[in-house]
Amino acid sequence: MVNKKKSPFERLGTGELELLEMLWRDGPVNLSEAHEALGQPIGYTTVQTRLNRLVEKGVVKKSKERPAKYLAAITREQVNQHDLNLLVKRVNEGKFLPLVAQLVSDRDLSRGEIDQLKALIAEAEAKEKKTKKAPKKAPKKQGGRS
Amino acid sequence: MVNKKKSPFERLGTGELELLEMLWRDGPVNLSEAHEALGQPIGYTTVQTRLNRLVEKGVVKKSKERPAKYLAAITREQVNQHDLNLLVKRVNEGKFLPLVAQLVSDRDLSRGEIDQLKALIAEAEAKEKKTKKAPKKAPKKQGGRS
DNA sequence: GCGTCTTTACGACAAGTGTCATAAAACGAT
DNA sequence: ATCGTTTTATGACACTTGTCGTAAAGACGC
Repeated sequence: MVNKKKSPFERLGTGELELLEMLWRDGPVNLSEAHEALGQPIGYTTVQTRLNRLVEKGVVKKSKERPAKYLAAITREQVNQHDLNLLVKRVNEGKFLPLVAQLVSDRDLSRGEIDQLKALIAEAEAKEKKTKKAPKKAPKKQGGRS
Repeated sequence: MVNKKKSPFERLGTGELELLEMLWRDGPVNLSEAHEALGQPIGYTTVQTRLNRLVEKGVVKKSKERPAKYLAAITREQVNQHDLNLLVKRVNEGKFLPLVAQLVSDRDLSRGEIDQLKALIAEAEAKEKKTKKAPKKAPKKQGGRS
């Protein structure tokens, strides 16, 4: 493998994400609740095994109480940020514009979304102005824009 | 497995993406070229096996010529779009704003990037206006913000 | 045709993941 | 304490993926 276990979560598969999703959504749950929450076409012990393996992996915590409760040990934000960055890295040498472009061209934005987007840009713009010659620790690559 | 996929790519792992990356980058290549291109301390037949499995999966094509050439059967864009949509779906009930927010807040945008972003928004805005059904007389503005 | 180098085809093995069945443990009611 | 239910612990099996080793097939120089 090219991948060495470096970060706590590395790259979770869709199945694992499915469980994490459930935990984020339904908070700390015991096994039967988890089983319920996942809908039915899946065995009880299957959920048990998968959840336990996630615990071994460190992305899920299991309490010591009697009916043990499982809860996510990592946040949705961490995972999203992780995956997002991987994606950005993959796309165009780290350029994220193409990614955003695809994102917006791929769906019809509503008035509200457009407004929020504008707000986002305005914010970034403000920061850019302020940062224009401030010392940043992350040395940017020259060669500029995408 | 949860995946009863019959679709072309479904969800490629990092290792598979690594090969695809190579194919996209170095065009149609034969096995030895592929092995070269991957540089890494990886066995020749390992590349062979992995590539062939990708062929069986349908994401890579193999020509019939003598030294067979391998070439990607799916585009980088398709994969990106696929992954991106999965990500969006996962994030916030399919809302993509939070995702973009994270994206922009996560890095310092350059002047150029901000401008391009604005262009993107303007485009989306134009589309939104055009797509609007306008059931009654053209409303200057529809109510307040959201 | 022969020997040699390259290209392919196959088969193997380990780790990771999804799916369960069984069985042992702990609990609660009687 | 005993029975029935719930919770846990284990062990299994199949499939995927990364990693190779062997060896048959082709191609090439002489």
